[in-house]
Amino acid sequence: MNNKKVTIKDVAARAKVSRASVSRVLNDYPGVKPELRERVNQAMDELGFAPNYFSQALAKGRSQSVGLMVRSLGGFFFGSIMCEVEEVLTKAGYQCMVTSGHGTYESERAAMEFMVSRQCDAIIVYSDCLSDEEIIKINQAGSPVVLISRFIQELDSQCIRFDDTSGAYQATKHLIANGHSDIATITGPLSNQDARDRLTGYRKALEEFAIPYRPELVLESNFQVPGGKLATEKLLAAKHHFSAVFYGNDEMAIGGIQALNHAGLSVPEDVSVIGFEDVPLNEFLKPKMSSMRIPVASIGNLAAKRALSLIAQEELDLALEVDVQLMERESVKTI
Amino acid sequence: MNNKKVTIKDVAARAKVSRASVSRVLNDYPGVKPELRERVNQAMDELGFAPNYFSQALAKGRSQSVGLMVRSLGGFFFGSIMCEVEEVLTKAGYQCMVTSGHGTYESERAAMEFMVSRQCDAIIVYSDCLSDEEIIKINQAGSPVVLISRFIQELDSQCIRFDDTSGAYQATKHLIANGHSDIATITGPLSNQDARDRLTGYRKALEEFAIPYRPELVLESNFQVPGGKLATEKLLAAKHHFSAVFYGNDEMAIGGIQALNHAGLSVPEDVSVIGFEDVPLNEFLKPKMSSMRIPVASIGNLAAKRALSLIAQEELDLALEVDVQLMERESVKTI
DNA sequence: TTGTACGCGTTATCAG
DNA sequence: CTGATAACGCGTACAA
Repeated sequence: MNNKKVTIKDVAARAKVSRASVSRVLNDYPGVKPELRERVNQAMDELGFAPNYFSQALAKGRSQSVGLMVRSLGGFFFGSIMCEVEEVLTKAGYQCMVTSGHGTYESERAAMEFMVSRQCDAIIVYSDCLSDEEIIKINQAGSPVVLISRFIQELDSQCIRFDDTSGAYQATKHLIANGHSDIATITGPLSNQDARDRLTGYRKALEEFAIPYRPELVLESNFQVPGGKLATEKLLAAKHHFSAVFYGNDEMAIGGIQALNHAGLSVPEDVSVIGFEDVPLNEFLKPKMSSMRIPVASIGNLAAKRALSLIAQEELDLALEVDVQLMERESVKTI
Repeated sequence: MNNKKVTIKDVAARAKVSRASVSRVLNDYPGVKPELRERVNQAMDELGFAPNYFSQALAKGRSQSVGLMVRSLGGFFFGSIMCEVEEVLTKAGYQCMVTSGHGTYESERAAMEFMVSRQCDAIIVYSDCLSDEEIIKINQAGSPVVLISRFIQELDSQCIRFDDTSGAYQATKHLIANGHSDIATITGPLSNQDARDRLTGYRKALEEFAIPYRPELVLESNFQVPGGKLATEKLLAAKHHFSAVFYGNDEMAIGGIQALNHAGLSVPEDVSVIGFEDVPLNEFLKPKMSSMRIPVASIGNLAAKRALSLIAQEELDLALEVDVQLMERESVKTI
């Protein structure tokens, strides 16, 4: 194949100007004679010229791209965030490079190194494992970082927050308000910050209403449907009484409901269930599942906007905290 | 911040060798004296040197990364593919750069240009809108392309295929085998190839069993839950009789079931439903939904492996076609 | 307004 | 086995 990459030099020759001039029209510099500009443009078209990205990046030290690290490339939560981030970024002329941290330290570290090495003009991060220091260091090293669902004092204005703890607290309180006191909870992997926070919120609510915390009613799972099912089966097998369960996310709740049904228990008649995150599907389940809504789209939107403002080095006057909200539906019964 | 990026030059000075030698140990070239190698490595460590990615890419014309274009960053189908592709790629020392084609021509074109400009060593593509010619051209221009769910004769060995048409045919046939003949279908956007193929399969089955094709029983929707609901409501409003509906994917089927229920119809007693793709959730719905399973993980796996083999320029002796499989559950009733 | 010449950080070629 | 030095393709002070 005729793989003679056409370069700025070829264009210059064709248009009978210097390479510098070509570069100028390429980056539309102010003072260039229209006539010359026209000639160069024409030459570009005729030769089918496209600037070499690496050369550009190397020469000016910016990549016109922002990185996005999520925990997983699959699933509703991160899927929604990716969609939103990608949309506003592309609209702004930036490209979005997505990587997965897999929730492990090595992976997160590698992903960050990757994005830094590509000189992402900014990096949006959902990190479970990286230390504050590491993140701060990266931020200072030239790639401004936007944190999702994590707060670091020094990076105050670069953190998009929503309160897992408070959300879990509200969820549990909702259960309590409906007369429940034997409340179980299935958490995500406690190595994840969000899972821990949600557990904390659960405990806080219990505490506030003077309900003793019973470790036998809390099981750790993995934020996924089959995991939720398994954990619920274990819970059932243990034969401790409970009238409600708060699931660390909706996926697990869905699995849990199935396990409950299998055991001949129906929701919400026999046991009440509340989830977390509020996947769109909740509306379509039977019974419709109550959950805490995390405004994922807003989060993605804010994160991307903040990244952009960081690049432009302008202040952004936006509230960086979003609220989680109780969505009452049919899976919680008053007793 | 002390942003003096340390370069190969600094390392060379520190180790008292030439830049060329540093480069050699960096790319572990065969003939380098261990003693010198050691000295350079030490200098690198002391200086905290990390090679500049753009320089490397510029100099050697390869980027050590492969691109992946999907239709959407969200949703189960593409989420699973992304996960799988990313996993095998990272394991092989490649980085994966994900972009979204949004199912529109402009977007797909831009995404491809992006990946080409980054000199992806290979590109994995799920494309709805690009023409065969465009794809072939990109493939020849130096970035080998792997197609997912699309067949182009000239790129025969680079197409990971599964048969949408045959899958839809099987699904419809399954309905027919269960005694149904008034079968509606809700399709995805017919601008998408897969949606069209699934419709074709539906028609083929009808034809085979001499059931007349009734346009009033086919509605176009958008592959999403609310869309499926809406379309089903329209179908209901039209008052044509049907005893079963084949949904172009599970998401729409889930929305559809809700609409059915709202209208006082229960599944499968009053109307049978079958979906497509087989999201893991199907197991957990009530009733458990029958569907055609597309082995998404295998697809991602194959695509990535093929991309790798293309880069290495070695033949890959793998079957590039995967089967979709009927998962019979509870949403189809024999009448 | 336009051209010259050098720098960006690496790799590749070719002597030595 | 190692060291100069020329690419790689583009941006940009500086000069004209």
